[in-house]
Amino acid sequence: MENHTSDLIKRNTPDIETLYDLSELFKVFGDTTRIRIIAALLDGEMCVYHLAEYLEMGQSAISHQLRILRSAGLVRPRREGKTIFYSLDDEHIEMIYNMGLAHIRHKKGEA
Amino acid sequence: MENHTSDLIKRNTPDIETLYDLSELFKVFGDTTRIRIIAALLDGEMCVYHLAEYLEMGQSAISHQLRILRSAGLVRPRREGKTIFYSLDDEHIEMIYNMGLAHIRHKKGEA
DNA sequence: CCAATATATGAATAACTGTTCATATATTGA
DNA sequence: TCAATATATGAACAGTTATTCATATATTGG
Repeated sequence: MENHTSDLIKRNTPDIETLYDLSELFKVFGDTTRIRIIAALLDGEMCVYHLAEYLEMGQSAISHQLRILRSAGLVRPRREGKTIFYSLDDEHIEMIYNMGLAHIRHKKGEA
Repeated sequence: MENHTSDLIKRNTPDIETLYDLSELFKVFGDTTRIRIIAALLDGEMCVYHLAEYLEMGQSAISHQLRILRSAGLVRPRREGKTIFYSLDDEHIEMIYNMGLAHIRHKKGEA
């Protein structure tokens, strides 16, 4: 037992730090509330109050999750008077989301 | 405050149960050990012992994480004598992985 | 400036998660 | 069948996380 892999093709595996960042990114997607927020924002920007209403959750819970999404750079706030509208930060997010969705639909299809 | 979103385009948002499944999927990607296992398996199948050695972690910890990956359908075992080789289950996994990687590299690039 | 509204934040708590340790199961060779 | 090897599993523990509650901050209209 000397080789870890077939030694034919060697991909350059990201360093451990990058993989850590990657897991941190997916962690943000890995929560029901946050993924529901992301799904809601795919339709366009929404304010905190309406997100809370739409998801039938407390305003505080939504704010806390928005902060996590904001820190991760997935979501961006826009202030308009007292109201703050949140929107998705870039198109990558939708692609990751759709990729995940495709996977579970694929799995469900073959089950 | 009556409308949650601009009412121009309406995407059909997945039901809450699907979004739950989606978050569960991303949760599996959202752990350093598991993403490192996935990254390792992108190069081809590997046995538990070598994964543990490669990641410099205990065999038990790897086995536990492999069980989670297996339950999620991301990884598939193949027995060969005493040894069990694991490999990625399908190509979707690599796509999700690459999408995430592209995102953090994009973010790092603009930072 | 004051009251009302919208959002953010800190502390507390309950639930969950990942690792370790010990042990069980499974396979092979002798 | 027995010892050795490879992997899996259960319990326990420490660390993390999401929600709730109370309260703070920020903005606007009067």
